[in-house]
Amino acid sequence: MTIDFQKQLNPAQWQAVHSSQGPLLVIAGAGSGKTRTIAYRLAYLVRQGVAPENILLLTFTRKAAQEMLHRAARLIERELGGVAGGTFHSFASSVLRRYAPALGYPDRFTIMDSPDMREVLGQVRNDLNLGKGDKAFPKKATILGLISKSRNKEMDIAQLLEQESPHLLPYAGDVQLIAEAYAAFKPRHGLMDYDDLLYNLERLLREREDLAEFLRMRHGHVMVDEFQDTNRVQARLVQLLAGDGRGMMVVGDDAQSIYAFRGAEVRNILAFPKTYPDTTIVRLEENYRSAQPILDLTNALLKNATTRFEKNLFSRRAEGPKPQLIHTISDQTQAKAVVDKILELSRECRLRDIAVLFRAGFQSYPVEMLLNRIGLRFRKFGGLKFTEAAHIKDVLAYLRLIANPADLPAWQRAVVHVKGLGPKTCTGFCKALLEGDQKKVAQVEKKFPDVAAAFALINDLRREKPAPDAALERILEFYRPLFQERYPDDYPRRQAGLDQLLQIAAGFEELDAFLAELTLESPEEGGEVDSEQEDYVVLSTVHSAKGLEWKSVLIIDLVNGRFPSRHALDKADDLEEERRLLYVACTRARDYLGLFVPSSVYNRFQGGSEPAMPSLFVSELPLECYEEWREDYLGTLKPRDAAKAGRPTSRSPASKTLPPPKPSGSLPHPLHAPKDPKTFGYCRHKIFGRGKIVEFLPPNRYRVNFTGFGLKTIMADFLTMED
DNA sequence: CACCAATCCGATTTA
DNA sequence: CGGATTGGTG
Repeated sequence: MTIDFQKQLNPAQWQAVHSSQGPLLVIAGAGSGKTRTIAYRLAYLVRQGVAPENILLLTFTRKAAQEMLHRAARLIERELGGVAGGTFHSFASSVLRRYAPALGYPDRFTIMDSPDMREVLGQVRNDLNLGKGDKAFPKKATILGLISKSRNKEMDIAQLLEQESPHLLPYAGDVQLIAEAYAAFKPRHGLMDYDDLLYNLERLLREREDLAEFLRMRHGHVMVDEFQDTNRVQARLVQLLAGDGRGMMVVGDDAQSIYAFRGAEVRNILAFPKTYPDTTIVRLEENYRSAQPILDLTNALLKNATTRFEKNLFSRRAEGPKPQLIHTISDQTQAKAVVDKILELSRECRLRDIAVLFRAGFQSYPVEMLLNRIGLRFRKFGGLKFTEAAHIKDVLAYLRLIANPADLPAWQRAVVHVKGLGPKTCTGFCKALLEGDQKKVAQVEKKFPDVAAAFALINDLRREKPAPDAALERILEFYRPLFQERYPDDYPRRQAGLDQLLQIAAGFEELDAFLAELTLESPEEGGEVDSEQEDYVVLSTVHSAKGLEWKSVLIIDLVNGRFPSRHALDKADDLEEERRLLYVACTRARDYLGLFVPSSVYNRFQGGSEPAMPSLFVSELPLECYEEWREDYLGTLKPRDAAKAGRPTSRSPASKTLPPPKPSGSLPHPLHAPKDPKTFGYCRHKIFGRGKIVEFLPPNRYRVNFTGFGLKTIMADFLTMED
């Protein structure tokens, strides 16, 4: 049997599968058969007599874990239900559920999603009376982002602001106060946010050595996928769970690190051999996915990275078509070109072999509209979440209150439809409940009979402890009249969502597990019903496309400000992450890669449309990497030279403002801080072009006035001197 | 004071 | 399409 395994794998993969002496680090390049290797290792371990219960498989999404387990099960013709698998967060949630009181929490806790977190943050900000009437005061989402990032990077708020958003420095004190109040609020109300799951698990494992030891015994084999995207606390958790590292395997690819924005540390993977000196390193570099021309392009993309990766993927696959670079006049005509391309490609394959990828959720709207118009089915990943739809949140709020009556955001949700009752009264009610102030509770109940009814139902259900689906049925009964009143025109459509929710609930025995699962791994709208037969084009953000692959991949909006995102334009590290993001996007393609560059994009200022420059990542690519097409003013695509001959390209704003061709790679002269302001001269920026330096901002930033872009503050290592 | 409706602005990426 | 903010009403 062992022989079979070896035969079906290449030597590196085989080593990754059977090596079991000590810590194992697998550097798995894009498309190098990583999923397959992990699946084989799972199968191999079980064949060697390891009990599935002894394996812990930590992945980035539940789907990834399931895929690996499914493949492994097929290999050895045996179910692997006993393997503990899932995301760090879901694993943490399942351990913490049993030990919440040890952490100073009520015996049950609720996991908040982003809207809940916003709600709570708004609450504490109001309590502190901060930010009222100050337009520049950071928004809730911004503050939450800062809190999370400061925790994940384990850095002061002030320090973080100094490094990343100096313009918010004046608010450092206020943000710090809010962060503290927010942190104190959560345990009081039995709430955890995503970060709490990780930090509380770490705290628990450190405080309860017996539990840590138990988990180490139980999970003798710890496997971690996408290790390059773990942050510091995750790395420490792995360390706590894996002990001396025997039986541990971590898998990742430094070139595919795309979660620095939430505190991921590539260092975790780079320094792994130092942390565990007896590490065996295996490199999977042979690519089984993409045709060579696609790899040529992705290799070129990485060649221009400032921190070089030792990556040179090679493919055994036969030659395929060159990637296409397609210039369109606007993002509107881009949508048309994309749909035309989908139709052309779909003559040869199923729709689900085709994916359209983009940087941010909203960028696919024009394509979605066109697809709807011509009646082509599609499915969008990484956009709005199923559980974030208003009606779903409504009913979930009641369920949450059964588990945790102190859940303030759930109360807010449950009573918004009660006339005359707003957030203030609700907060008061919740507080009264929490403090056991019966008088106040009765008072509110008397004034608002609807609240009394809801509360009675919740109390009944808490006493009766029905299964999740039964509880949901009761709640739906109660909710139905409100529901039909609230969504008079489209409640049939929303009903389908509620039915789907019931279906999911039926798969759970415990309410807490059901709720945790929904917040941690929200299902896709439409459900998984007969998804095998259904055919649809996939639309996805690049982040959500991680780990997946398609025969054909179309990437849209490859212009500066969109991809790379405008938020990354003046931060060197962020820009590098955008580059890796594009690398991830391109390496999803097996046979065909289409890169779409609109010459203008919609922008609500500037009266609709705004000229756009091709993404610097694309401009840097050697010409021989791709085949270039350009849309003419009649809307037809022509090979580039023909288009040029037909009409002068000067009409295209893109070609006019492009920075002059420059050898790719490192910047010629690093800019040094001039001692005398008078020596300020001109400089050049990769994206904004030439500009006049007007001010030096110690320690390492400049104010620069760029033609056409105005004043910008830029990091010094991002500029080159001009004579 | 607390709630509600209208309005305007503005859009990363995720567990 | 959402949210935050604002001004009007009970």
